[in-house]
Amino acid sequence: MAGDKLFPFVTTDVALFTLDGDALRVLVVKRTNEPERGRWALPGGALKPSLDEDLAASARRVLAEKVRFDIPYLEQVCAFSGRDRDSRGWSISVLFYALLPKDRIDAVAGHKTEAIEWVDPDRPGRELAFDHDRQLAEALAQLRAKIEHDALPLHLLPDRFTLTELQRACEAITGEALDKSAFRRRLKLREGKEFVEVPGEFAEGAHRPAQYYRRTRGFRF
Amino acid sequence: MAGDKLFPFVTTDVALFTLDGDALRVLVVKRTNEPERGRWALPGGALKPSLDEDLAASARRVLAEKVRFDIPYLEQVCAFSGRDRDSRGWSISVLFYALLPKDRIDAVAGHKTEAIEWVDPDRPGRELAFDHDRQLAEALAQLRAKIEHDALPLHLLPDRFTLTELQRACEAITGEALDKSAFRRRLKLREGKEFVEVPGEFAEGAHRPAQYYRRTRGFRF
DNA sequence: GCAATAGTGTCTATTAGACAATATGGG
DNA sequence: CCCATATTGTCTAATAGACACTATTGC
Repeated sequence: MAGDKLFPFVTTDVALFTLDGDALRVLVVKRTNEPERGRWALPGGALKPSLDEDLAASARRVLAEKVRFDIPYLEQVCAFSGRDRDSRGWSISVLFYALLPKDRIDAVAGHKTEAIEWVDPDRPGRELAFDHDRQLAEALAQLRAKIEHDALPLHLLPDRFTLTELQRACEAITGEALDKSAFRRRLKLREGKEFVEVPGEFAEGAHRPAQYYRRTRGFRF
Repeated sequence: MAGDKLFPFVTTDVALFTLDGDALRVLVVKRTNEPERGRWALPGGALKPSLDEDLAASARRVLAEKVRFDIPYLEQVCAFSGRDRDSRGWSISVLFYALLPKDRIDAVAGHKTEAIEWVDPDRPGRELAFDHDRQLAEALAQLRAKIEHDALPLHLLPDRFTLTELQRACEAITGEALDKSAFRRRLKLREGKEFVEVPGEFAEGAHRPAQYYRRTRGFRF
């Protein structure tokens, strides 16, 4: 058995966030294997040292089983550990969060044998397996902390987006309404560095067309 | 051998910070065991699932071998991992940082067979073993990021301290000079919550005595 | 014109930085 | 009194929030 005496059992789990319309959502999957079979959990899986370059690669590999899209953004949150969090014995789970552009939400699907669901990260609506409720809370807290200070949720948006879409994305993450004018004022400072106008391209719609923007190459949070 | 196929080799490392006078310092130890014997490194050691409740407990146990003082503050930074970072094979190191009050700096000593040193975390002055240069940089970055927004370095100070000492500690961490007036103005908002005046107690000295303060019970960063 | 959304301008209360002024000890 | 440090006050420029205003489309 795995987590007996000398070595702990190591897994990676991923909180994959996206936007469903204007609402922030996180992916949960129904477990098809023991332990905790049939319960909902964050996607995750055992580290395979023979396959994985490092923990981040392990998380990407696990995620690739669910998502047909090369996840652009993956960030480590922290490690959870202990004797009791997994019935298989002393274990470590290294948690990551990842961001999926809203127009790629369909790239996520379960296998025939497993169910997936996008849920409100503040109220998953079900008790998650293992310590995944805590994990989710921690991932969400870090995502929010990050956006406060140095980040923009550009990775949740399509390749072309309007400033209003960007504002909605920020509001979805923080859960608070933002003032349009103040928001745009702040954006002016970052414009050119992390994203730029796409000259002459505008969103179609029933009302005044909105200027399109795009991420710049080499953009980082 | 350890990190072969199925299970990685797991260690914890600790960046232990303190103040030497007004300067921020971090503990490095000379390794007495293979691999990398004789090189300087952050203190660390192998996880022992039979002894350790979780990773934080493991870090505390490792640290207790060097420090005769119950470390009040220990925080996880992140995990480092991969096939090549440790010659023993596929490994994970979970990094923590800890804060030692400046008046307890003498509680740290090596065994007869090992040397210790307090070094400037910005310029350790020697190349550290494994990936500990990167680890140290990351720990320092997180310490600085934390102090920016929600933290005060109260854990680096003795039980009683003056506001000037607190300011010096903040400056030591950020590396930047702070304005006295603005600093105290900000402190007024936190006073009572995280620390309080000790009425009638003043620092002795050649000049005007300074009011002593102390941490409040149950204070958290 | 009207509704709806995009985008800009303005006013004000708050804040942060710079720096001056005052207070209090030891010699 | 002088010096060094503690502590407080003041001035000002920058900022953030609230909200009003203008612009542009489809109908």
